[in-house]
Amino acid sequence: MHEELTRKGEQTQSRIMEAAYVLFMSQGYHGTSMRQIAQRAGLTLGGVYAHFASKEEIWKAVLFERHPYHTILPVLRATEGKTVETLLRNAARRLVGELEKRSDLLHLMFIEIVEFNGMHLPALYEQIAPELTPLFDVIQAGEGRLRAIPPLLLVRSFLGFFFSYYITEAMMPPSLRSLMGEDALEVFIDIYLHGVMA
Amino acid sequence: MHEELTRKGEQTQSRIMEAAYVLFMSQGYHGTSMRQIAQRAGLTLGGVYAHFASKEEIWKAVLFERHPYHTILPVLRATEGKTVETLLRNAARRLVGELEKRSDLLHLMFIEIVEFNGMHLPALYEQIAPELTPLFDVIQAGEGRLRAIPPLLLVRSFLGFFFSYYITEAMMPPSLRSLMGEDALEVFIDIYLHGVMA
DNA sequence: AAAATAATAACGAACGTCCGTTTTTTTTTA
DNA sequence: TAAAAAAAAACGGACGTTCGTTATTATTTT
Repeated sequence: MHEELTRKGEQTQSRIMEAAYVLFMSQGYHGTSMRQIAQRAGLTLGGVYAHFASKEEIWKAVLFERHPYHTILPVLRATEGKTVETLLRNAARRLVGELEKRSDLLHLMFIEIVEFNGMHLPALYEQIAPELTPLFDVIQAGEGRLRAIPPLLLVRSFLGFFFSYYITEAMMPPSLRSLMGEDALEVFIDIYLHGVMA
Repeated sequence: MHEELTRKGEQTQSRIMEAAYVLFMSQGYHGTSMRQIAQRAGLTLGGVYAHFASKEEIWKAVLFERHPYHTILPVLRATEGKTVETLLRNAARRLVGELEKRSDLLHLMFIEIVEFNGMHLPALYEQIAPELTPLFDVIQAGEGRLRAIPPLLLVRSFLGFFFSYYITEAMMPPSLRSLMGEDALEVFIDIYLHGVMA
C-alpha cells in the first residue's frame, strides 16, 4: 500500500530525460548539445554525466520510454465496439484524441530514422512485439466482415493510415491546410474503411 | 558562386550537391560536416565555399532540386487509364516503380521536418503549387465514380497513402517485415481504393 | 545516539577534436 | 595574362567527454 521512495537520483534522471525530450523534439539529436540539456535540467554538464554515460544513452532512454507505442497500444487495446467498423472507427477517433495532446510523438520516430537510420528500432520492436499480437484479436473481435488481409499487414496499414494523416498535415503549409476543410480526419477514416471509390 | 558559371563550375557544383545528398540521406544534416561533403566531392573545404555560401545553402539547393515532387508530379501527370480506378492503380504502381529507384526520397522531407522544423517548406510549396492543381483534373478524368471528396483532400490522401506504405516499411525492422508477405503494396493499394471493410 | 564510513550527487574546469567559415596562396582555364 | 577554380592554412568557437573534487545522504560501527 505504500509507494517506494523515489530517490533523488531518479528524480534528477527523469528531469534530464524531460529536458532532453523537449530539446530533441525541437532541434533534433545532433542539433541539441549536452550543455543545453544540462542547463534545461538545472544541472551542470558534469552532473548529467553522473546519470547517463553518454548522449546516445539519453536518446535511447527517451526513445524507449516515450515512443508512440506506449500511447498507441493501450488505446487500441481498450477500444470497444460491436462491429468491426465501429471498432476501427472508435479506435481511430480515440487515437486522435490521445495523439492530439502529444502531437509530436511521431517526431520521435522521425528523429530515430533520420539521425540514427533506425538503428535502435529492432531493440524497440523486440520489446513491444509481445504487445502487438493481442491487437489482432481486438480488431477481429467485432461483428462484420473484414477483407482477407494478413493480420500483421492489417495492423501495419492501420498505423500507416494514422501516419499518413499526421505526416501530410505536418508537410502541408498552413496556407494549403486551410483549403482542406475542417473534418479532414473523418474523410481519412472513411477512406481507410471504404476506400476512395464510390 | 556569385560569378558567372562556366561549364566546369557547374559540374563541380552538381558534384557537391550529389555528395551532400548522399551524406545528408545517411547521416542527416547536422550529422554531416562540410569536410565530408568536400572530400566526397573530391574537393577541399575552401573549394566548396567557392560554390556555396554556406552549409544551409547546400541543403536548400538539394531540397529544392531533389524533393519528391519532382519525381511524383510528372509520374502522376503522365498516368493513363480509362476508369478512375485503373487510373489510380496505375498511378500508384508507376509511382512505386519510380520511388523504388530512389526509395530514400521521402527521407528529404523527414530531414527537413526533423532538423529544420519545416522552415523551408512554405517556399517549396509556393514553387510547386501551380503544378498541383492540374492533378485534380487527371484524377477525375477517368470514367467511374469517386467518393465526394474535396479535390485537395483527395490529393493529400493519395500522397498520404504512399507515405504510409514507405514509412511503415522504414519503421518495421527486417524481422517483422518478412512476416508480412511479398505483395504488401498491392494490399495497400486495395485498401486505399476499397477500404479494409469487405 | 554519536561517530565513522561509505555511497551518491553535483560541481567546475579542462581535454582534444571537430565544427562552419574566412583568408591567403597556388593552379588551371580561357 | 587576367579571371575563375581549387588548394592550403588558419580562425574562433562549440562539441562530447573526462577529470579531480566537494557537498550531501545513507549506512555501518561504536
